[in-house]
Amino acid sequence: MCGELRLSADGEQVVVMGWVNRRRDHGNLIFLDLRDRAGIVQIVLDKELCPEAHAKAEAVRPEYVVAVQGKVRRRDAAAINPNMPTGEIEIDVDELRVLNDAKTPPFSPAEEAIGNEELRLKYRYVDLRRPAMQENMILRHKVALAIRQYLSGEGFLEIETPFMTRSTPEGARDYLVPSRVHPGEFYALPQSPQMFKQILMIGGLDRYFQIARCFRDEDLRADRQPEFTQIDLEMTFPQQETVFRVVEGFLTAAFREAGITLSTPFPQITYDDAIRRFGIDKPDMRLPELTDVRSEFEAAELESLKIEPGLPIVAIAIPNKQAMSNTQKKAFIKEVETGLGPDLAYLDVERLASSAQYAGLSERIDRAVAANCKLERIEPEHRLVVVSPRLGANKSRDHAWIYKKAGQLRLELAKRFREEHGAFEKKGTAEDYKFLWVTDFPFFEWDEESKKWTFAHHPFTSPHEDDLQAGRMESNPGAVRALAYDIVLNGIELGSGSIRIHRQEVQQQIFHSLGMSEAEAKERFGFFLEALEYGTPPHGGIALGLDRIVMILAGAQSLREVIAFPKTAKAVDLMVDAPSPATEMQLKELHIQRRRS
RNA sequence: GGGGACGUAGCUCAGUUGGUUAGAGCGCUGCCCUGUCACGGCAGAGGUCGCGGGUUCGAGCCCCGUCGUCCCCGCCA
Repeated sequence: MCGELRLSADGEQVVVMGWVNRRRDHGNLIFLDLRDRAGIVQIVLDKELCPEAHAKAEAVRPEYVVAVQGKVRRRDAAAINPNMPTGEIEIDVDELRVLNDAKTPPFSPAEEAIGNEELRLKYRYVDLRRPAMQENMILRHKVALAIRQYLSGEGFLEIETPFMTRSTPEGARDYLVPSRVHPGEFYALPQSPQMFKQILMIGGLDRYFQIARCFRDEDLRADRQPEFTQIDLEMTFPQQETVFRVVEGFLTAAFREAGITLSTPFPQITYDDAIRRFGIDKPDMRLPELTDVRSEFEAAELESLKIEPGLPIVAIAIPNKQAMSNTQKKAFIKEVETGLGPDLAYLDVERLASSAQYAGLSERIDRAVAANCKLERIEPEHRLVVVSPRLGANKSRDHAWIYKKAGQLRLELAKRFREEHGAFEKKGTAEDYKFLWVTDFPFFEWDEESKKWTFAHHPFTSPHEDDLQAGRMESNPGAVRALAYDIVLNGIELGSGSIRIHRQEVQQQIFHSLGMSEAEAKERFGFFLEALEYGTPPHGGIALGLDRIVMILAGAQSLREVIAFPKTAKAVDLMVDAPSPATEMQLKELHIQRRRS
C-alpha cells in the first residue's frame, strides 16, 4: 500500500495503486502524491529518465486512479519531508498507467477543512476518501471487532434477530413495512431486539449478544439517527453487577483499540443521588457537582434575602471562571434569571461578600462548595452561581425540581465557560472519559398528558424485590425502584439495561398496576406472557450505542462522522435521495392508497 | 409540532445606508518552470445572489411565503 512504504523498502521494485491526491508540475519534473487507505506516498516523474510516464502524468489530475511501477528510493537529506510518515522515501517511476480519470470533484479529499455537510453527504464517496473519515471507519471497525472478540471469549453467542417484526404501541414510533401477502397489515422494523433477546434466554441460549441495527421514527439530533447500531446483550442468572463487569470488560477492550486504558470498575450512583448531586440522570462527571448550601443560611439571612426556607439553595462551581465586568455581569445575571423562571433567583455571592452583613455567609458558602467539590483553591466571589428559591414560590416546586433546574444551568454554564474551566479539553488519557453507572431508576413515571403512571424503562423491567414486598406498587408507585441501570459517559447516555421480570404473575401485576386489563395485556404482549409460563430463567442485559461510543472516541461532534451513510436532520439520505415516492404499481401490490391531503 | 443560525462563482466567504459593471482566496483551464510536498510565475474562464411573490424609479441588501442544511426544545418505553 502507498502509505505503508518506509525507508526499509529502499531499493525495492514496487507497484502501487491509488488516487492522485495532489500534483506538483515543475515542467520537466512532476510530483504526484498517491493516496490510498494507508496514507500518501510521493511519486517522481522525470522527463529525462522516463519520458513516456512523464508525458502521461502531464494529463493526470487530482482523483485520477493510477497504477505506478517503480523503485523505492531514499530521498536526499534536503528533500526529506518530516511531516509525512513516508517522507524519507519516494518512488522513481518506470511505468505509469491511468486506470481511470476523474471529473473535478465538488470538494477535494486532500483538503483538511471541509465546510459544507450537504455536499459531503451527497458526494459521500468523495468524502469517504478523506483520511479523517477513513480513520473513523477504521476505528469503528476495530471497536466492533474488539467487542465481538471479547464477548465471544466470555461465552456470548452472536445471534441475529428479525428486522421484520411486530409493532408494539409503546415507546418510539415504528418504521412500518407493508405486507403484500396480508392486505392492510404491516411489519415493523425493531426499535431494539428486546423481546427476542429475552425469548433467547427462555430458549436456553444462556448468553446472547448482537451488534444490531435498530430503527426509530423520531426526530433527529446530532447524536440520534433514525437507524443506529446497538451492542445488545442478554444473559441468564445475572446480578446487576454481573452485567456491569461484562460491559466494563468489552469497553476496556474497545478503548484499548483507541489507545486508552480504562480503569474498572466504573463508579456507581443511584438515580436519586444523581438528581440531588447533579440535577440530571446522566451526569457529566468532568464537571464539579452541585452543592446544597441551604444549611449555611441562618433564619434571619433567609428572611432578609427573601428566600423560601423549605427548599434547597444550590451552588454551582465553575473552576477558573474569570471575573466579569459590571456590565457583563449584569447582563449575565439577567440572562440566568430569565432561564430560571419566576420561582428561582440568582444569589450574587460576590455582592454578599462585600457587605458586612453577609460576609460571614459568603465565606461559609465558599467553604461548603470547596469541600463538596474537592476543589483545591476556590476564589468564589466571581466563580459561583447560586440558585435560590424565591419566597412564596409555587407550592408544587419540590427539591427535585430545583435540582433539575440547577442541573440544566450547570450544563449551560459549562458550555459557556468551556474555555475557562478546561474540563472538556482532551488529554489523550483515560481522564478524558468519565464513565458512570446510574442505578435504581424509578419504576414508574407520571405522565402529565394522560394523568397515568407509565413505564420509566420498559414493561419487562423488574422492580426491586423490597419495593414489591412492601406493597409499594399499589400504595406509592412513585417510590418503586427498578432494577434498571444506565451507563453514562461524559454526560452522554451510552446504554441502558435492566434485570427483567421472569415470573408471569409479577409481569401480570405490573400490567395491572399500570391500569392495563388482562385482555389488553394479552392483546399487546400475549406471546410473551405465554413464553414466561414455560420455565423462564432469571435474566437481564443491556444495550449500548455503538455509534455514540465511536463518536466519542473519534472526538466527533455528530454521529454522521462515524456512520458511512448517515441521514440528515430530516431523515433524508442525500446520496441515494431516499425516501422516494413509490410507483402506482408498487402501491397497488401493497394494497396502499395515497390519501389526498 | 416550535425556536434559532445559515443559503452570493465548483468550494470557503466578503458585499457599507437599497444605487449604475457583484468581489477575494482556493479550485478549474492554458502557457512557463528539474526537488516540490498547501510548489511557484503569467494569463483566462466561471454568477438564475436557493426558489416564488411583494415594496421601490431601482433589491444580493427591505417585507411575505417557500425549499434545503445545521443546532436546540418537544419527541426518543
